[in-house]
Amino acid sequence: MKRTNQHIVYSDVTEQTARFAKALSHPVRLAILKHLSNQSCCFTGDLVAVLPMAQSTISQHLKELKDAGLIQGDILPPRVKYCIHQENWNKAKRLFETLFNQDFGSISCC
Amino acid sequence: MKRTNQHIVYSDVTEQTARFAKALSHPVRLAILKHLSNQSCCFTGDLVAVLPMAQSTISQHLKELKDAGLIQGDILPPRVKYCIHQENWNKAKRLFETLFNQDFGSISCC
DNA sequence: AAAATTAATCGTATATTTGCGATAATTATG
DNA sequence: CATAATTATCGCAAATATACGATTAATTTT
Repeated sequence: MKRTNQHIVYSDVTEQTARFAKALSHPVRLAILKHLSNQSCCFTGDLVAVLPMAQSTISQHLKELKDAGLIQGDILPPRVKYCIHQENWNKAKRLFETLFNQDFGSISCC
Repeated sequence: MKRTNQHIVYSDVTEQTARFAKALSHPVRLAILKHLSNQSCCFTGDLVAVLPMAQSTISQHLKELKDAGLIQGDILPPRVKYCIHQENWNKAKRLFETLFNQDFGSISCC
């Protein structure tokens, strides 16, 4: 990518917000969260039945949501039950509230 | 990408939320919005002076924010003044409020 | 009209994301 | 112990994203 060699440092808030935003930036992952909201919890297989994607693909999206900290998996062999990670979900909620409560000035200048 | 040949259709809300999330998923773009909040408005050059990235790179990030609808550019030759797109910003705010107000059940099942 | 200023766009290189099938891993069932 | 069920992971291919320098475009200044 021909990056600048020194890694740029951003504030923790900025990094975390970007990280959560990235996890939420794919329609399938939003659909997974929606399903998780309807069902409270679900197995990987439930999602595979509902979403028109390969099992491995859905597994990968679940991994990304998990890596971002938004969901957690409970191993109940041979299945895995997923649900929201309440604490981190609330953290994300607060970060986006902060983001959107930024004041851009009531008088638009454009 | 060896995609599934039929394009999957998601709800407008899901598509829009994902689109906004993607625009917000890069630290530099969040930094641009922050600067825009501090200054109300700014020229491309102001950002180039503040952020440790090439002019072309910043221009590209501005384009992405603009394509997502989050900012708007006002041409004042030879410069361009950017500021938030209030209407779409509020729309994004509402979408994320909806997203985070999803109820995942008070009784955690994991 | 020539030079300077400012920002967008082009071309290119590299990294990351997305998606799939195949395979492996784990545990329950027969 | 073999088989079935379920999910994660691997390996690959293709699409996107990211970053940069060079160039172009538009307008002002000299």
